[in-house]
Amino acid sequence: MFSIEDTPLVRKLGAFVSLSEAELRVLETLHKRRRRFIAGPELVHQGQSDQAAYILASGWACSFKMLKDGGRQIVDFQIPGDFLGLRSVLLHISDHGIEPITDMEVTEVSAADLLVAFERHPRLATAILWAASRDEAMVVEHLVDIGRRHAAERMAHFLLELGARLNLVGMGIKTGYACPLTQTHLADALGLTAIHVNRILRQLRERGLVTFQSGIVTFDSYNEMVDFAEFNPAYLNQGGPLLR
Amino acid sequence: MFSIEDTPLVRKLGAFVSLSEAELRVLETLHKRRRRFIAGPELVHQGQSDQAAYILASGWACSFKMLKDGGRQIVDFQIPGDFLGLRSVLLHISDHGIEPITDMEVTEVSAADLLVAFERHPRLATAILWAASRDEAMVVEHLVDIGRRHAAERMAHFLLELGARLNLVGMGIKTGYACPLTQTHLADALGLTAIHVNRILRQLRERGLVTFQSGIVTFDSYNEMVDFAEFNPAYLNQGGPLLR
DNA sequence: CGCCTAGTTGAGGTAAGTCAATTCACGTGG
DNA sequence: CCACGTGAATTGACTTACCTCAACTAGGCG
Repeated sequence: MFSIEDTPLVRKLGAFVSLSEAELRVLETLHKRRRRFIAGPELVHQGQSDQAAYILASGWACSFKMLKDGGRQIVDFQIPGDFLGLRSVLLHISDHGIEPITDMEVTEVSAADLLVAFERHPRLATAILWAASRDEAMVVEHLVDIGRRHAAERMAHFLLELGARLNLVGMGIKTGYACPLTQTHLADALGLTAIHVNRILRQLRERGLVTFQSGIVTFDSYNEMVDFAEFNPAYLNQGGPLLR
Repeated sequence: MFSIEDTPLVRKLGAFVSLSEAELRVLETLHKRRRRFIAGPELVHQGQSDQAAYILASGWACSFKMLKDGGRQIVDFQIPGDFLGLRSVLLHISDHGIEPITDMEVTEVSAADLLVAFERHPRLATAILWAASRDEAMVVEHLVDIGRRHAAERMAHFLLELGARLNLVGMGIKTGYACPLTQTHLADALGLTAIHVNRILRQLRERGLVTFQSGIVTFDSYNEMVDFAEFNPAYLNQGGPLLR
């Protein structure tokens, strides 16, 4: 497969559909503005609907929901190549917030452009549908994590999934990866408290499974981890393009 | 909006996109076979990939994931008009099981036909993308439920969401609805044990919020329920078609 | 009648939460 | 250079929401 450009979006959609020259050119025009955000303050506020989605070019982000009592549930983390706020744009509701975890760079994709592109190039719609389905599969796996796994398995599964995703975009190796998340991020994602996250991480480290210290995740015993967490990455990567 | 037929699929997609005559005709041809399943034994086994998705015409089903230790996480429930196994078909993986909760009737939609329809009628792809996004929004809300709400709020939120969904397809009224789920179903969906579900239901009943007995859910105090569960149905229904 | 499944209730255990104190890393300004 | 402040990580003591085990009831159906 050859590509006239190698943007995160092209790489992502190319995994699902073999893109033609014409389709690649359309994708090129979709990348309107390039924007930067600094870590920390939230980018999109809950309830505020937005007319554009983003594709993450560099950095990490997370999308979350807040509750009245101050609790926060992180729905998922975005790494380079992932969509930000696609669902919000499609459904015209932004019912979640987005936080840049690190400084990050995004390219903006307007909702209107996307819909026009769909009309002219149906395969792009199919590709996006696939990408959205993969995202949903991750949320589903996340749901199983929180609903039916104990804290340690939950953490192990989460760290493995993140590693596998980073691998797919060339940001990790089998033995570990750099990870800018705080224990509070982990807690809000896994439905735990930061304190308990700390204890669980120590437990996993002492068991010789995985070490997460000073921003580095190291798999001390990858195979045992996979076994312990019942991790099956089938939902993350399908071999080649599903549509030729 | 007029329709040459009023199937669950047409009703569902019509909520997102105003369908043309030509598009309606294509949808008609998509409904291949009509099949029936009886309650109980599971329909699609975990790991077994299938070449067709279904649209539920009547009855209830649920999709779930099993864990090695025998635990089960129900991901969502399907009521008439909902897709069954769409994600599996798109991603060519069936990583979850499906259980008919009641006897049910479905219409089959083959993966190949769907992809062809997308090529010829891009708006259909857009419509399905929207429907899939709505499903994802429900899973996200489910995630928040399990991750950050206590058992009672979780249950209240779940019963309200289900009520709102049934309302949309004309199967419930504001004061309650018929519900064939067992306490075990509720437990597996909400990440609890059946025993605890029982206690929580009693608690909600004694607080005068909601009564779930012998297959009937009755909202004893709808507004207080909504407040108690922080229920906001914005993600379920968007006013009219998003694409004209 | 007897069996089976779903629901109900009690007693006691445990995973995870809460509250509180301490340490550590890192910037920033005096 | 050092004092200081701030946010993250760490650890301990105690509480609690939910689980486990176990017994019992109620309804449906051959």
